[in-house]
Amino acid sequence: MSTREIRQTLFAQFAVVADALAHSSRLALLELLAQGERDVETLSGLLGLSVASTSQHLQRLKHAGLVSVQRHGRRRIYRLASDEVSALVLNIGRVAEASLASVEKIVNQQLRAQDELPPVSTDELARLSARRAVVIVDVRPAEEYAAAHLPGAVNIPLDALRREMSRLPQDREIIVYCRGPYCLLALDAMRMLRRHHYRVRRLEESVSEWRRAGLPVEHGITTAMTGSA
Amino acid sequence: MSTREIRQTLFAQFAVVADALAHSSRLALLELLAQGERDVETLSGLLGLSVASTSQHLQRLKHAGLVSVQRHGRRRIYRLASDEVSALVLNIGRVAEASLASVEKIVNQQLRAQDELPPVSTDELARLSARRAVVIVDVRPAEEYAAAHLPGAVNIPLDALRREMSRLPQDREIIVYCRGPYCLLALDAMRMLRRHHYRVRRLEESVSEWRRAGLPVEHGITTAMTGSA
DNA sequence: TTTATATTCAATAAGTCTGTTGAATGATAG
DNA sequence: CTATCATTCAACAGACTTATTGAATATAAA
Repeated sequence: MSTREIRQTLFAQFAVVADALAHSSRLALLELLAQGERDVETLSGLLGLSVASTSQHLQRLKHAGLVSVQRHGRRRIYRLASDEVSALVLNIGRVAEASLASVEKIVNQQLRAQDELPPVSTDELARLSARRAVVIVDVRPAEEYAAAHLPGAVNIPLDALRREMSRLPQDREIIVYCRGPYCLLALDAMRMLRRHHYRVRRLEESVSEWRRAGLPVEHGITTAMTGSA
Repeated sequence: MSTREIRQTLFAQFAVVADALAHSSRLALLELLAQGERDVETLSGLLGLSVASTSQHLQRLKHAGLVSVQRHGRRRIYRLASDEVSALVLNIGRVAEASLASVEKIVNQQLRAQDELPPVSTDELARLSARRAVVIVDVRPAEEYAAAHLPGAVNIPLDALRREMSRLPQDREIIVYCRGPYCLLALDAMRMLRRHHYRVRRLEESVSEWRRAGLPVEHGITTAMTGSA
């Protein structure tokens, strides 16, 4: 096999992966699955796609080795094949943001315009947190929270927020965060809390950036509401 | 704009990037461009594609913001828009290798079977290099070598190898390396040197892995042949 | 000028991808 | 053992992609 043939074959396989990523619905599915495993119907509901279409996209993702399925009664539960996959989606996002002016525009105008208040940086949060001036809320699903979260953050997944909102104090500022710049959970949480007259801002970065900044993270489950647990 | 609409718009833009990556020839073009800027004809020759086809693929990549062009006489010189782009291609490769059994097979059978001798690990190379037992040859283009290279490595880009081969001693083992697991330059170099009766092995990893292992790297230009310059 | 050359453009035919149907599986519940 | 429900499958039309032509641009050399 010549170098050229090897290259061909190898890149043809890489293209299988890239092909699987090359559709907005499939990227959205991967982003949802990064938040936790889900069955077909739930996914189709969340994205507003037909069940058949959702199923077909999921099968394409599976064929490319990006997700795996497990039967559970008459449901099939899809999940990401590995964490590398969601890192890859983020990587594409970063390149798109750097390369396509249109993405930056959306990110700035839409994501950022939602905040009348500017998002909080890791630095600023570190200071606020040290003074116990704020309550930090991690709106990701429980498994992700358990894997790693900001010190003192309480976990209230978006699904549970309406129900558990009353646990949050009205007299301190709330800082919400989720998975990073393209994770829209924090935005939804912010909207919901503001409607109930909480003072809320959102952390701009994610746990991985927090960690990359050399700041400590916690593991496991915390239930206390007081701050640096 | 609702969260769902933002998601849609954002992921549609991400899909533009993924779409551009979703073809083996375009991935191969990016890999070549990662080695240095090139004009259309050269690229078409290296990949064995028609000029028209190459041009169209390059325009697609440009449209997705992954490469940029610059006119130079009647040629157009294409180059990667940023280093992020080649990181993204590597990222896809890593996911493909993890997710698709067929890729691992190719990597093992083809890339690795070329070596009758197993490739050298960073650890082993560090030992060999300390004893000045080997000559290390970096076969990447000069700019990449200048940016960072292994201590004591000489730079002989693949293009120049046939011409400059005589600078290499016949009585010491040669270790070649290039950009990482999917870089085929080192393989070509190894074949060529073996045809001329050199003892050659190839480093399994790349400069970035070397650095990640906590080992030192050198910058700038080295011309000496003796080892730890 | 005219000629050569590198690249792009435009048109085409063959192939691939998508979303939508409605029917087929296959597991559970009654 | 029948009904129900979640999912997949199969088939189709409409839209994109791709490689291949040969013609069109636009720069440089003669």
